[in-house]
Amino acid sequence: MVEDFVASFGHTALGTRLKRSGMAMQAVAQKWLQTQGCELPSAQMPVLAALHFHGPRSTGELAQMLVIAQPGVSRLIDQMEKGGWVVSSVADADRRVRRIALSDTGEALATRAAEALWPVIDAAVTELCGEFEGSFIDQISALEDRLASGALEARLEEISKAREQTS
Amino acid sequence: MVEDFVASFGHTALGTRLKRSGMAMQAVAQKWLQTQGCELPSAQMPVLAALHFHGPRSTGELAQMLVIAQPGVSRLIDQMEKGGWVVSSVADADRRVRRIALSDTGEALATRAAEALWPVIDAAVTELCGEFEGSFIDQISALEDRLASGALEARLEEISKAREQTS
DNA sequence: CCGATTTCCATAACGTGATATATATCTAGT
DNA sequence: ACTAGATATATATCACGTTATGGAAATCGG
Repeated sequence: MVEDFVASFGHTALGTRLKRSGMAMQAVAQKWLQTQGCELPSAQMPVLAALHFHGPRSTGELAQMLVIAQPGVSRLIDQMEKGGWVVSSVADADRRVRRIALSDTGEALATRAAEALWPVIDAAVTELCGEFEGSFIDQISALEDRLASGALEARLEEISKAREQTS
Repeated sequence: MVEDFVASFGHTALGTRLKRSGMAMQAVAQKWLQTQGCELPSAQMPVLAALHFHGPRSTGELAQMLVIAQPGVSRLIDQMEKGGWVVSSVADADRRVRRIALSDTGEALATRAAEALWPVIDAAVTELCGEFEGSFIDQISALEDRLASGALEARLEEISKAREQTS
């Protein structure tokens, strides 16, 4: 029996593999955070960190910073507000915008995480990747840049056209 | 304004970044496939490929091959059967197992994809990653292995313990 | 041979990403 | 000042992964 067909499928399924590995890492990190008494759902962690390091932000700004779609941020903020981690208010200048800030509870958790939790995750993941040739992080960054610039679409188009002509 | 806070967060958010990049790649691939007249949802593509290259399989075998949970396979097969891409039947030897095979339509699509679509994606993604130092695919494979073996949990535990003692 | 256990699959509930559309508000042009 | 368009957010719905749970079928032990 083939143990992992997707992995045997060359570069074609690389997207699936990246997604899968990313989810696995998140799951492990979240489980460990729970053992450390951190009950925040993993999806809300980036919001906590962003607000901690950069101060209050609007929904749209958070969406841009976290590179997730705006409705997702909207839902996250609702959940976090119910959980008591953030408080939101209508902005003075523009009543369409919602200004989101950490609550005292949220700030306390973020401070603790920044001191004692995130550094541990960072160190563990660094070790996990550290022995690879080159810098794995740099490669991911490069991949992100290329994807964002539409390089994959362009290559698909090129290669597709080239093959049509030879056939 | 910070453009991508997650990417600035070092290794802590690597899982999020991998997941995000993987999803982006899948989205690009799927969009291109659609322009080529391939309407199969991207999630169903690995099933199609697995059945094409390895022949009929059971639900459980597919889950193992594709490294997704069994209920996910169950739902995928239902969708693909409704779409006419696969046919399923009760196995002769064991009436609990469901034997899933490609339909004629499914086999035709798979054959065409194997000849004209997947190779293009493979080439495009290879080019996208080709210039990196080392082999990106090998690094992903190594990461997958380490994750599967519980290496991340172990490192978190270690580092966490070490930090407790020094504090 | 019968009852307990194991195996395979389906269903349900949930988490978290996406898109599409509606609503509220602001801004600019006449 | 009024209206048209742009912008910020909320809501609804879908896609696709997970875990938990239960039923049907096979297998194992006395």
